[in-house]
Amino acid sequence: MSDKDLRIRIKEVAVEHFNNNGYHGTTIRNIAKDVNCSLPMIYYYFNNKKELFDEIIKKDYFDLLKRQAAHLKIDNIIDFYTRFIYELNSLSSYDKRVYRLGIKVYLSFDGDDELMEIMDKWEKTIITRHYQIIKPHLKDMDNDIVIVRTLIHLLETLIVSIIVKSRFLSEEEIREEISTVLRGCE
Amino acid sequence: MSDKDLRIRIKEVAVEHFNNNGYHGTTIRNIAKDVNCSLPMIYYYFNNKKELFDEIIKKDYFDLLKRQAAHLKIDNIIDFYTRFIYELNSLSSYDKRVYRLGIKVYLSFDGDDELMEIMDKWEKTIITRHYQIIKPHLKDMDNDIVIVRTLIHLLETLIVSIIVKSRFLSEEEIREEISTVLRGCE
DNA sequence: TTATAATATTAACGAACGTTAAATAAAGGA
DNA sequence: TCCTTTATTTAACGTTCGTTAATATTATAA
Repeated sequence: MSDKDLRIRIKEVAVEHFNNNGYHGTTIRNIAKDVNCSLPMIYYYFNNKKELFDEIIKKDYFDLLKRQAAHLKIDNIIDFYTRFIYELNSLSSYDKRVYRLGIKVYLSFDGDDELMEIMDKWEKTIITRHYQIIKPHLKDMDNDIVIVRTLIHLLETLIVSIIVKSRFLSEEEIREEISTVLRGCE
Repeated sequence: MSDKDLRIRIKEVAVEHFNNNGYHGTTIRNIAKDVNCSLPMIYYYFNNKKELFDEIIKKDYFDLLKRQAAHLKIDNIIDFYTRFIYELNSLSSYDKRVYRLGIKVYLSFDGDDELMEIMDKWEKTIITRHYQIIKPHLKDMDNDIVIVRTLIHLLETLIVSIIVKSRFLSEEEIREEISTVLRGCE
């Protein structure tokens, strides 16, 4: 019917609906209407509503996180985190929606227990990974653990600002806030 | 039927269901079942599902925010914010659920446009109020605006940790992180 | 060209939803 | 006591939901 693969278009519309109306507020009929296909076509490509939701989180969301974490090189630590956050601004609108939906599940505002458990596991790897990134760049302070924890907390809010609240953050204001926490470090 | 006012018990159960399952995932029947009353009793005390949801946000949530903001005295600025966050730990479970639901609406993960607009207005008063609290305690630094913004961002994440993720944060770790951002200030 | 597989649609199923009408029970003042 | 108000229930309404059966169309390969 269209040039774009129907399966992909279904997911694009689905992630928008799940974001705007939540899992229970999203109906297969409304997705089909916006995709401009008949209702059973959703069931042709996805077994049921839940598997459609799960594929977006389990596949697309975690793929996005891995992609995002992989492609950055570390030289200056402030530059590193500034770019890490700043580049969220220029994610595709599909990726932003997937990210937003993932955060929603992460905060257990949507999804089920199984998905939340997966999120918890990932969160733990994030913390240790960031710790290994930051630690060598800190002068041996006695409170380095606190600085790392504070930075991670700041990063979380910046991510929420861009992804969840759809705000644009300039490279400068990101750098300023990260520098405030890392003040005194290399 | 019970010693506690039925209307209050309905709201207690409702806020739990709205939190766990979202607005659309919550059903009047399930609320009635957990309250142990018949279904139409919900409609005896509340006009409809939406007004039940709205009362929790418009009344209980904003009452909670005002209560929380009003009762603290400012002496030392780090003490002030440490207590401000730490006392979230000891909110009643009902207040915590109301707070969580409010954050859900604030992040536009639930609720409707009208409620989000109310949230946006409140957010703006929060920022200027915090600015006035902090500013006199800052030595005249050229980057005081950045520090205030960074602190507010940190506070947001701490609130989310306690209220949304249901984590307990000790007074010490709260103070450490706030001090990290306010490092160098009185 | 024709058989087979992939893609799509129409129509309908039972279940669950929000909501309400009508009737009953309990409470409180006259 | 009786009457009026408040509190509560049973039963049902119309609608929408997720899902599927049955059928049609289109593409593909022999």
